[in-house]
Amino acid sequence: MNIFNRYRNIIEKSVKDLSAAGALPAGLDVSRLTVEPPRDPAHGDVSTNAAMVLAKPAAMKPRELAELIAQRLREAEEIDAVEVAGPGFINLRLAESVWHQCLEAAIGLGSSYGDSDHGGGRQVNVEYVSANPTGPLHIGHARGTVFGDVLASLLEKAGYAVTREYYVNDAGAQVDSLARSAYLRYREALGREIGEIPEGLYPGEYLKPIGRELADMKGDKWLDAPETDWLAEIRTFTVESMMALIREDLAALGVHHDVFTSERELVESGMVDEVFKTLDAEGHIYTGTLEPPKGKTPEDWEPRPQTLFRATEFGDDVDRPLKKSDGSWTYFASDIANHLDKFRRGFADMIDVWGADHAGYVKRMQAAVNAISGGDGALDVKICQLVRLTDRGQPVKMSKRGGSFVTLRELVDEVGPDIVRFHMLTRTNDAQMDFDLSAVVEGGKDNPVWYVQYASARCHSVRRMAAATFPNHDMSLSALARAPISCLTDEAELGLIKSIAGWPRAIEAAADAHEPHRIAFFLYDMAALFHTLWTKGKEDPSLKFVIEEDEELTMARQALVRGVETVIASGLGIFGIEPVEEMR
RNA sequence: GCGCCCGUAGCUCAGCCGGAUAGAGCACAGGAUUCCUAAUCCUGGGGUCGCAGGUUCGAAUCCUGCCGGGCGCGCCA
Repeated sequence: MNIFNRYRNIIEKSVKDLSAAGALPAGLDVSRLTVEPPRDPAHGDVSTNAAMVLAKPAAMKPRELAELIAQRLREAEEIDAVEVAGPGFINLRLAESVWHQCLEAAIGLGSSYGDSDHGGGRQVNVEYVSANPTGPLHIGHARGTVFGDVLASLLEKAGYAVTREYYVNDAGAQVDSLARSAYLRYREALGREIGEIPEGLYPGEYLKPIGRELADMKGDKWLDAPETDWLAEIRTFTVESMMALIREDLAALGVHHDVFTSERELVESGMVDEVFKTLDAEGHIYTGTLEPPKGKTPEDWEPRPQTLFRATEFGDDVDRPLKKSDGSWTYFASDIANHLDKFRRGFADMIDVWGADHAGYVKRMQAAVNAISGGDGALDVKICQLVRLTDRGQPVKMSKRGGSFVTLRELVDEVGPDIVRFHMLTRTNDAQMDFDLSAVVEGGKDNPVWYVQYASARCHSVRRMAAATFPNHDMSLSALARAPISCLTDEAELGLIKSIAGWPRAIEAAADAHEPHRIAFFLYDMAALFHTLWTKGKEDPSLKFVIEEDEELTMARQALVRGVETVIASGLGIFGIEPVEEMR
């Protein structure tokens, strides 16, 4: 339960009551009204801009209106003080009992604390990774992979029905090159001299086992056969093998998709033709010639009539080609089919997670979704900017030969999945970031994962200490929910409780914005509050979590500690990370 | 040339669909440890929020134009 929603209701009701009483006009629009914690805690617990937003339509001065609303609010229960401040803010100071109830509710819920029905069970499709099945995942895929997976978890937590999807680009020319590369390895496995892998094919070592498998299965059947004999079969086999490899890499990172959609199947099923016919029937397709891009004309540019989608009618900058010169579909054409397929499967809300190099593709895809869904589908594209891999501040060379980090798997093996998963989200997705191999595994408060885990470890340490001091006391969550938490009145204690109480709101806000990194910052901030309270107990022994002479107070503080634990576990759960009980 | 992203303290970055004196970490200076993990905590200095306009009760946040950096720009995916 997001506590700020409760006060939003109370404030809106006050406004309605004033309207009913004739003090304000009827039917005021409250959609721009905000109810949130003020930036400065000295201003109170809850702040609203109601008076400033409604002043104009009510034809009143903001502060006068604020005072009118404030008078109503003063009659509400569990509000200790109502102040009008600044240009017309109304600040509420809540009774301590409100916060105590929040803590009680949090530990009562345990790991499900923060779960929300905010999304109302609406279906959301999150498509991420979608790397070409031409080799193992590399470092450049790491950020989008983690981002998509954690965003999906976040949306689930916020009450959406989420499907994790991977679009397999198994139809274009690249998978033909892949098949030819595998064929060379097949010949190699049978003792033929293949020399250097030609330009345009895939030279990676990972295709050697594929070649051997093909040799084992087929013998010399294709050794001197023409391409038409083997291409399709080797392509299918190799793509499947690559997808198996990619799934293993993803599993090592803790990532599992629900649906893998094949581009080839979309094409073969006629979905792309259908998209074309539909768009054509609605007049969104024509044959025309595009202008060459200014400033960077390709060397082999020649004007050529193409089959174009009128993307400009839906907000794009230029119209986009649907067919290649050989008559086959462009990637864009089949990706439209992909999104139509998703839309038809019930996903009006779609999210795609792409790398920065695909940013120029966003508008056309959104235009297409608009066109094929009649405006009923919404596509949000989250672009993950580049990650620069460093080690002690020095850039790590990504050469394929040097044995340095090239693959996602190597990164995961080096620093562990938890660190990759958390650290990739310590920055907004649309800003570039550095990932420093040595810094991310070091302890210290500048390492967010470590700092949050340290708070978790301290929670468990206190828990162990309390159990040793009061061995006969029931400290189960249900017992602690009945602890006398009203005796937690120190400012630092209340601050921590308020942070715990703010967790559901943080989930909803992060989910609405499609910004999982906010969860990382929330956890870091709460860990800081906890570490501060810990140290206060060192300076003032009466604030220690375990007080030998006061069993009741100790239980109340155990409840607080379990509240912190609950939020950390709940939050790390979104990242797919287990909280630690000890630092070793 | 065009599009997208970024520009906030010396450095790395937050800033919640506009809100009240702009926040953290690192670095720097000082301080807290017979006491639940000091890998922590506290105090301090340090900012024309790239620049210039605009929108309004109010702008780091929204709009426009510049400047600087990154990514991308027909028949690749």
